[in-house]
Amino acid sequence: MPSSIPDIVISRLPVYLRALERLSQEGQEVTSSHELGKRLGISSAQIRKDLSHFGGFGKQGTGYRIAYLREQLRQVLNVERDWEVALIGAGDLGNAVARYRGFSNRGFHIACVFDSAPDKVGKSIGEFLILPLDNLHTVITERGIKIAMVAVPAEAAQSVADTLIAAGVRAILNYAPINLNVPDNVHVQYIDPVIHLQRMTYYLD
Amino acid sequence: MPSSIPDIVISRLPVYLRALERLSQEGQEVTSSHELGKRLGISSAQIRKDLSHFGGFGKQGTGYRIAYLREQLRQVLNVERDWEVALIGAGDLGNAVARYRGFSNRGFHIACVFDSAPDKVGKSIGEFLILPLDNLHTVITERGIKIAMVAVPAEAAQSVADTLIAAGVRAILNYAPINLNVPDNVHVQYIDPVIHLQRMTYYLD
DNA sequence: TAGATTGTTAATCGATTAACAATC
DNA sequence: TAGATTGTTAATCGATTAACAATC
Repeated sequence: MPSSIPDIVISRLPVYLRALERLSQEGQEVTSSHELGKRLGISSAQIRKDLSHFGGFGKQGTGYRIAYLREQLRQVLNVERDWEVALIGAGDLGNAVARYRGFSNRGFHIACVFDSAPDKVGKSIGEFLILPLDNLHTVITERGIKIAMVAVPAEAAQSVADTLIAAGVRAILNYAPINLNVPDNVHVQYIDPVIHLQRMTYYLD
Repeated sequence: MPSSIPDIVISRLPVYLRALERLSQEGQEVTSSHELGKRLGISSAQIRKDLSHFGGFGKQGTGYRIAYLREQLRQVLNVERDWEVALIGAGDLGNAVARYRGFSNRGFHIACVFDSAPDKVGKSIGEFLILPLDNLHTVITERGIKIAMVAVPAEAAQSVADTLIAAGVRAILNYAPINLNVPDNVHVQYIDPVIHLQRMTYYLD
């Protein structure tokens, strides 16, 4: 039986996990679907329903033990291990991503950085040596890297994605402002700040 | 009658707009719901349905004139004008956002940058002078700024959001890894790369 | 015990898809 | 004309919510 759990449920779990980590950090030990829902602007029923796809993590009358639920969600999401992530593009955007401090302790770390520009190759971003795109296939295959972040210009993104997929990458976080066409077994997520801004201006006068 | 158009429809329009701008850049003048859907991985029926909420933009038999549809979507999304955006936070993340070249020509530009750290205030990020948080209310009120991007640590984000809202901001793009509680008339969008990565690891082995 | 909260079922609500007449 | 594609209606599908028995 292939996972029959709706995509949209999976997409909410990381948000729950983040909230639990925050609560935990604030020193709280137990929470309820009601409290969590209030924090997240989601109904308590939806939270209980989502969680119930994976088992009964709570106790009637008392709610959820935060540490326990957090561990369970980490397992479900497959982020108990630490994933190596390749970063493609060492321009302004790639630089920012490479320097971002928020990956550690949440299941990810950057393993290598690539760029096509000969004048960038050999230089460093922080702790990372910039490698030439020609090495991409070899490095990614040898290290068995499955996740990549794409921070190249829109024009180059599809071709970079194709190369990544050929090298075995199965998950792409795309910062380039363009839609990628990928096979069914490859997952793509998009980050484009302008898209997010444009989703709000509709409601402004 | 208040807008009865579903949120989820609005959220797809910027993606359509981006695709149209790309097609236009590639020199194409006409497209169809079928072609657009194939590019975006969306059914043609959904695209036609979404667009039909706002009027008939196409022609039977021939499809949509790209330049025309693009203009119409810009009008619908309210991005024909250029919006001033305030940026709060001049750390690593704020720096990256301030230097991001992707805002121009898509309806937005950064108007001012704030930080609470006294040693940062008065310095510059690129073309922007960093202003003290104490000036936030005054500057935002006087300039009538309605949109802000928050790039401060998680601990500070809620309080910054409250201040922004008190100053009249109605749309917040939040880069801090935390959920914000805001009134109903304020819109929030979130960018947290780790959330996006965690949405994909579930599907990896 | 009384109060609280879960997990789950059934009902409701809303979104997507299929299909096709209209028409370019 | 014949072929293509829209805009829209109705059917399907799926997600959210309400409600409550179970139970801590």
